Amino acid sequence: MSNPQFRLRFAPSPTGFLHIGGVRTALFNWLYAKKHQGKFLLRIEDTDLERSEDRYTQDILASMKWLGLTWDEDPIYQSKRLDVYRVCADELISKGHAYKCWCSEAEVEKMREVAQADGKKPMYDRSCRTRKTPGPDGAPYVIRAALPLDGHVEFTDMIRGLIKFENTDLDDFVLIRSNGAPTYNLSVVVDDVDSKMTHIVRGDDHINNTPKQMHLYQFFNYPVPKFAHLPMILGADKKKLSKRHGAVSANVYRGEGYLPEALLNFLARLGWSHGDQEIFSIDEMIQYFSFDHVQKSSAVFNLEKLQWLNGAHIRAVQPERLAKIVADDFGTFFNSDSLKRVDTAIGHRLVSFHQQKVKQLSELAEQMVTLCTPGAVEFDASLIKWGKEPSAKPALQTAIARALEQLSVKIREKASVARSGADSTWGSVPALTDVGMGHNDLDGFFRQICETHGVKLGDLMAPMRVALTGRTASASIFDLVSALPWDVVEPRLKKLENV
RNA sequence: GUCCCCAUCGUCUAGAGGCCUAGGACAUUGCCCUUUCACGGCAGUAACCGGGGUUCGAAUCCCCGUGGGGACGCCA
Repeated sequence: MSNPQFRLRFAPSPTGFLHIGGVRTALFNWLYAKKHQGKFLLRIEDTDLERSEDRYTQDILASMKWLGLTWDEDPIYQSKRLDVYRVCADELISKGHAYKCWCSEAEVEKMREVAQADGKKPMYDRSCRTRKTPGPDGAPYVIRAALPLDGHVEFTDMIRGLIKFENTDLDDFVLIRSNGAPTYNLSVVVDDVDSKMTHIVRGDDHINNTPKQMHLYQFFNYPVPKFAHLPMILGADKKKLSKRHGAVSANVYRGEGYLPEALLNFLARLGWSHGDQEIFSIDEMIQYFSFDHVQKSSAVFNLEKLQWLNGAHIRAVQPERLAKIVADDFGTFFNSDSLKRVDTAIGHRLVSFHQQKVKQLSELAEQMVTLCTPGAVEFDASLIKWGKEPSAKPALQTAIARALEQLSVKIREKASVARSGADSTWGSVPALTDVGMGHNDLDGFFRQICETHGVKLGDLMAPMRVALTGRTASASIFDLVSALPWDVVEPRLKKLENV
């Protein structure tokens, strides 16, 4: 059973990709609805036929799904309800709350200039409101709201408290355009009334629309919903977030390897707080969310904090899930053979080693590519540093050769042992871990090797890392050497003997 | 121009009159851990926009400045 006292919605217009600011608006609506066992609806505001595009609608739906911001009833498309708005406008006319206006756009523009020159807000002068005779047959007209000429409207914003407007500062705004289409202020109210909204949570750029819409609610005899106006999200230059600031569409963050819960956590903390807590699960956000702790002032989007948070969330996720995300979202990084190896028992182990250190899943995917790709790894020989002294190289090479020999023996001795979690994608050769050599065993083994050959462990590991992973930073060498099948490890390390 | 909103470290924030010598987090600096990079641990630098009130007492309440943002469309 849902609570009918809490019905909220997210109402984007499909004139661009779903961006970060929209996601946060959606999130706060969603959290509040969930917290109170209410409903969260999605409404596509596509009344502007010129600028609305279906690909943007698809992007919004896909992004919302990826983020897990699920909606409860079928999405409402305003473009399918054009006749409803028209009927509502006619109803307002019959009740005396609206009127037809035949003034041209040029005339209205003049009126605005006159008003502004007079030290007032640019407004329509209401000349058609008192007009006795209708305009000429077939002449284009708009329908305007007939707002009160004195008094004031006020509402208590759930975030900002009392906000008050003088009716004399309000324009008789257009409800229906000359082409018959409704304007935003009409369609939102009609839809919010029809879908029985109780709370309106939106960006604070809508504060100025609120008094107009309140009059409309009253004209329709609908109890005015409660409002919460969220502060804006700013770029590093403290200007409204836009394309100039880099990635703003939610989908881009998926492509860069951010976890949906990390993005949501970050966005929630951008303007909302719960004491000193920084890391929240989705359930915790729902449990703790309240408008009492939403900030009034705008917030600067801080990518570094998002990255830190993403790393923290990555560390908390089951490797199996990360492997699936890597395979699904970063499949193009891999060839067909390597891709199959990602979501396997060995793949999961490799993921678990790396998830402790990466901040983005794209980094994880890159590491996985070299580890999962059968055969030799290409590396730049200049990356290899054979210790500090040039003379150390032969000793290190010898040490590695001896180590490989001894480990090969271990593998051969137990060649009959089936590799645990055997999966054909990795072949049938066991890994050291399958023959009882885990991280700690290899640690001891290599320390012994170093002692025997008079070399340093660090000097020994560095070349091995490059040969095995193609890079100078990776997970623990002991982990990788023990988890990867020996036919992957041995040839890669053997190359060091001839470098 | 008119209306509306906002104001604590570089950034996100805690703070509901005394618990504030203003706390936490990211970033940054130093140290420790260590097979690299990370992770983790410890320590450091760093803020109440200004001026008036109210009060025994103000980051917290009020007023005025100043600064930022938003809105003023037949866009949403």
